[in-house]
Amino acid sequence: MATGTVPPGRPRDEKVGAALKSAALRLVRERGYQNVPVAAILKEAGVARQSLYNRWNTKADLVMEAFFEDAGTRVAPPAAGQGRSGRDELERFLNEVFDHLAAEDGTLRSLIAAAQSDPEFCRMFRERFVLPREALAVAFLAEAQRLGELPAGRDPEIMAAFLHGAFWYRLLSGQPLGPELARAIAGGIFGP
Amino acid sequence: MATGTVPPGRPRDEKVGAALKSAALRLVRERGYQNVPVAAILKEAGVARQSLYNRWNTKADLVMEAFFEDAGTRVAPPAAGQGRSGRDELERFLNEVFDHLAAEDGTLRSLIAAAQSDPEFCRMFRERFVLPREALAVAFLAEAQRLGELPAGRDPEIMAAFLHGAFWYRLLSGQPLGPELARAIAGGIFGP
DNA sequence: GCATTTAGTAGACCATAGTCTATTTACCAG
DNA sequence: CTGGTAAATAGACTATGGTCTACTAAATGC
Repeated sequence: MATGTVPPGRPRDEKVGAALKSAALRLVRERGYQNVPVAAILKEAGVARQSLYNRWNTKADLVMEAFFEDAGTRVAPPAAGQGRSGRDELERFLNEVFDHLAAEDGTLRSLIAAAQSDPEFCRMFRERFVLPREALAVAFLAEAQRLGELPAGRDPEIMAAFLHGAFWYRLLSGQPLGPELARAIAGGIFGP
Repeated sequence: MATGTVPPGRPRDEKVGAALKSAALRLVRERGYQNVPVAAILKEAGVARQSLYNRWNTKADLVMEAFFEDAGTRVAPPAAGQGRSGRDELERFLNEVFDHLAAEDGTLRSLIAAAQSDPEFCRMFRERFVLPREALAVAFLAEAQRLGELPAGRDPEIMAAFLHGAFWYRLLSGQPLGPELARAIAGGIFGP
């Protein structure tokens, strides 16, 4: 199997990549994506420039990996039929997501921006961030439909796009994400 | 009135700004936002660097103004109660918008990206692009509601956010905008 | 030990957005 | 005509993302 094969040459030092990710994450959280030059990450990680570009193509690539690796599962996904109504469950979920995004303060916006000028980055962003979250939402909506909380005629896929789109739209056009929006979205999906 | 007062000093040459906007628009359409250095715009316009930064703060500012000034009214806004059903009218409108965006090939994406790192630009983008379009959609949905095509309980504001959000979301996560999406969105808003 | 291969380091280098300085030009008030 | 003010031009300068080159270090196979 592939695990037995060892590539020739000096092996990568795992600590180098780890130091880069951790430095990037810390600095970006402290100062914001735009205010962290690559040089600062390198200095903080104590690593040479080339070591970054051996592993990632751009600063945005590095930050995305650091960000998503860390983000792991900070927010409990919505689950239908757990005592709460689907509507309330969706509202809870959105409020948690909004809190999380507020704490990241612009990191996600920066990454979405970076994705607009780099197709490969955009693809990765979609695979690692967009699609998993969309799948969760679709599953939740389909389950709510099965439980009769949502009219059967609705298309869960497009409802999921409405859901995510509505808050991306607010986020990217510089509007605050707050409880009112969570309530409005939940109401718009499940009916008032 | 204020029109009588003339500011001191040499007056701005209207041709300079016009040349910049027209050069920016043409080059960005030809080559894409990322592939047009500021120097190229300056050379094409036959104008000095400072003349650009006298008028706009960034390249994105200039391109946005050129873009929106030109975009004017390329797409007929949706109008309820004109023979077509609200659903069909919305689908038509979305298809026109998507065609227009396809022709611009990434300009809007670039501008949204630029807005993420510049609050002032973001504000202007919101005022000059987002809000007018949102207002049109809200008016259309409210009218459809008045005509009984849309249940009275729905909130036109959040429906408009769903509508725009859904295609921003697709656009920014690198998915194609096509007739299927227009149909799905129209179906999601008006019911299948 | 020696050759080969790839990782890591150091630092020069390039392209580009945006700032700053010096000089000239166009308009107004007196 | 002169002085003041701001626009236009030319071009140096800075900051930064990303590339390239030269050298050193750590692994493998002989």
